[in-house]
Amino acid sequence: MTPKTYCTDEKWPGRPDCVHCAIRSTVLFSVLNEAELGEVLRGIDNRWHETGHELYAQGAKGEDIYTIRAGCVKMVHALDDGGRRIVRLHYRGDAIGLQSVLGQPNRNSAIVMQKADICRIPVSVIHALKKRNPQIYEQLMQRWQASLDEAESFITELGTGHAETRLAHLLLKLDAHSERHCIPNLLREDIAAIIGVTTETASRLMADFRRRKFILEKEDRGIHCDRDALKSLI
Amino acid sequence: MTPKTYCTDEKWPGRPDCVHCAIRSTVLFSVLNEAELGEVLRGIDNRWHETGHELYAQGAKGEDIYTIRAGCVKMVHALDDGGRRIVRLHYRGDAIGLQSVLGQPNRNSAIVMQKADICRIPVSVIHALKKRNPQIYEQLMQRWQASLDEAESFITELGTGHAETRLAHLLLKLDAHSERHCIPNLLREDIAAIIGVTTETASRLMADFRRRKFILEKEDRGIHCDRDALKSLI
DNA sequence: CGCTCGTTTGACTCCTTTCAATCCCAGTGG
DNA sequence: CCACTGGGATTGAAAGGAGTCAAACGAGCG
Repeated sequence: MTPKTYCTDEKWPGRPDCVHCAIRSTVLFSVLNEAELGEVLRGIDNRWHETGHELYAQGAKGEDIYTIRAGCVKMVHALDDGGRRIVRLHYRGDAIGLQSVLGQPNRNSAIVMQKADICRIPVSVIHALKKRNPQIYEQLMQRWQASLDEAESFITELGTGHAETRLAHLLLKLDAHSERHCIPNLLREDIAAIIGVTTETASRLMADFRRRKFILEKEDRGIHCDRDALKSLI
Repeated sequence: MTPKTYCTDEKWPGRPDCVHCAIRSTVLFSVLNEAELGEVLRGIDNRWHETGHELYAQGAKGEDIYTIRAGCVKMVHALDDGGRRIVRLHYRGDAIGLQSVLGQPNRNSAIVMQKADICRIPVSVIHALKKRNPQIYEQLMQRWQASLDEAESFITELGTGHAETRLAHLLLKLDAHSERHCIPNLLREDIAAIIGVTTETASRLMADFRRRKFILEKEDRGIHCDRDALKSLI
């Protein structure tokens, strides 16, 4: 096995995606000595995860936070009646699992929705860093606020109005976070859990959007949106 | 005018309600000297506000955060189409306006829903404190997570299922946060903006709940809930 | 090829909205 | 003291959107 390189190392292959990382700037300006720095970075794990992979489960207590370098993660909340709602989506640059920093159990399960490149950072690393580098708090607060904004947009944009309008909002949101304006072809069940309708309604709407040419399904299972058409529905 | 007393002062009349304050424990263990402490506390303002009072407006940049000592505050989001949704409710012990700490504009308007006792704390005080007392960050993160939990419960409990179920959830939530199990008699328009239905539907449901004796309206404009009956609807 | 799993579609039901009218109560002014 | 008035609450009737239940369809896979 080749010697492991870390995100602060120039030679690390994934370096360019570190730009949005919650702890990177902190680590860069670290006052830690070399031994401490190595100890911190050793705990960090970076890898790709396939669609469907569960990063953590609702109800459990997490020991890590996660930074998303690419891809998309859904926050799924299981309901008492057996149903489920997706309460947030997270994309490149977001940090999830922050409740673990406070020692609180996970309110939702975090599941990869689109193949994702993710850094796992032990909470102990955060605690170690914050003693010497209080600026990590600023990063954490930014991420907390971003999660709050996303959750609120799920209420105002994806939880309000007719089903058709909500779906248009969802597609535009995904498009805005996508690269090359190619969004993943979601499961109808996920769409339903996001905009709060039944799977059948989600399917009907998507089929309808396709017929009206608001969306174009590509060979590679991606979707291209007619943004202007979708905006006209809102 | 009698000399102003502060929340750290034993003689301050509102002292008992400080227990949940975001900055109180921080100030108590302050490493600030007396002059600095006085400077910090001078900026803090505490007073009662009537129902309908707007603490801050959507779109504006705030200079303060607010700690709720009693009462209830609604976070109102105005929609493009002229409608409005209430995305969160905040009660005793909550801190709101945290986005101002990050210099971000308000995503919502904060409006008093039930006569409330509120401390206004300038962001400059937070910035001054955090240099010397990093433990204030822990308090802020706790409050951010609490806001996130509340927003998510609006999606999962108040934004999912039939209107009747949602209203039951809302009443139970208000009841849990109320003292002596007496909740305020909300405007039908507010109920509608919370559970995402029309004002008429909210009115119909409330009238129906009253007839079925799930709620009892008291002389003093308060409401008493039959919690078991409401729980059976969920 | 037969299976499974997800998608699509149909028919019917039911809940919620829409548009309107009426009611109720508190505050106002004659 | 009582009619007047305005804002919120209530109620009705009709229309429409989403849910429910069920069946057919299609792609991927052992």
